[in-house]
Amino acid sequence: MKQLDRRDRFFQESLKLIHQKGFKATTIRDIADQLDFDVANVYNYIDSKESLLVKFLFDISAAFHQGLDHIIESTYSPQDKIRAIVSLNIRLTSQRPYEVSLLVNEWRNLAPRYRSKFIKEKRAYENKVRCVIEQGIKSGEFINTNIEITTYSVLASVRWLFDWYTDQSKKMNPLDLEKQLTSFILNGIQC
Amino acid sequence: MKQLDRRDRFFQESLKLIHQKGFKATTIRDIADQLDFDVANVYNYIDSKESLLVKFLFDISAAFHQGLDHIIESTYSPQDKIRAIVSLNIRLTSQRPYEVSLLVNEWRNLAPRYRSKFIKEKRAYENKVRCVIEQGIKSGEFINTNIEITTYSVLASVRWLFDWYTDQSKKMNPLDLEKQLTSFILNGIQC
DNA sequence: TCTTTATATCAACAAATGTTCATGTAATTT
DNA sequence: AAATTACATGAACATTTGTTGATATAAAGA
Repeated sequence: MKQLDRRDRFFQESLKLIHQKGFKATTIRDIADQLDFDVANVYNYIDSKESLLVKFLFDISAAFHQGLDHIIESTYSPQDKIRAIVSLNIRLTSQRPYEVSLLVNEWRNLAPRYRSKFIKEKRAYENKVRCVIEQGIKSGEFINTNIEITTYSVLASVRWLFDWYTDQSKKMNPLDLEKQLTSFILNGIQC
Repeated sequence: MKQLDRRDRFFQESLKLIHQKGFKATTIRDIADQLDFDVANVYNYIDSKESLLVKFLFDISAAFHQGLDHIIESTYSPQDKIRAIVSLNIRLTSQRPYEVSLLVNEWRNLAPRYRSKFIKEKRAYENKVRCVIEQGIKSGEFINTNIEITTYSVLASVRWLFDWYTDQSKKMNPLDLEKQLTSFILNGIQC
């Protein structure tokens, strides 16, 4: 029991450190210091520094894919799918803000092998969102504009959330947040 | 004359390398190799590795501030100011895509001294944009919602542009791009 | 032409960094 | 109680990395 606590704490603190300092700038010694134990002990929890990043990134990436797949397979209208995508992003980001932060900022630091794998997952995610938008255009719900720009815009509209949730000072009812973000994406800021 | 070519080439290639590999992952030896000269020669152009990042970041940051200040001091309506902000972002990002990439991705790698200075500039920029949105709400042009969320959303809507412009495969008429992005921010994707 | 400036090289250093080995102790499981 | 697993430590390693000093050549300006 206490072991699991130790283990959990190790990954939690490592994650927070990597979020704060960046993956490259976080050394094994930083992690050991933070947990107040010896450098070598770190390697009782992980095989290598990179495996830490790999674990965090592909875990959270899978969570996003899983959530998005449920939405896509649903019978929701494109409009409601967008709503659901916003909701998914808010939920995952509020629950696991530091991992989402790595997802946005640290994937560039993966070694080539994992990096290309990650980029494929990233592209796949973007393509799934693109499909939702295409559906909406075909059904006449969404404006008929350049799909790529629209996809980038929609994705960007939720990508900053980790900034909101890793900054303690900002709290807000998740449902209100969802309502406003969805409103922004669907209707913009103009009256 | 040839000296200036050399110098320009040094900064250009350094910038591209830092964009590609990230600042921490780019070593002085990487830069020297890329330019096909000795490691020590790098220090004929710069004082330290960090000064490279500092130069790039604060230069491009100043360009954004200068552009934004002109917009704010103008007599444009809030709506047209948003238009102009989109236009500014497209212009600067298309002209200096790699520097904008660093602006988004690499400022975290500044040493504390410069990092806090940079964050102040970043916050100042965000506040200026927030003011434009507040004006729009007061004048009744923009929806009366949570200003912070709206500001983040608007900023996010143009932040991905560097991704578009550092990927050669994507070309588009800047005026069309501006029109569509402005349309997204003002009216969203819904019909 | 002479002097200064820009560009280039070689060698070397001190510090930082990821990782391993051998070994020990505490906790869990059987 | 014994055996296995989890957690911990100290010392050491081979590389990598930013930086410097001494020095040489080519170009530009006086």
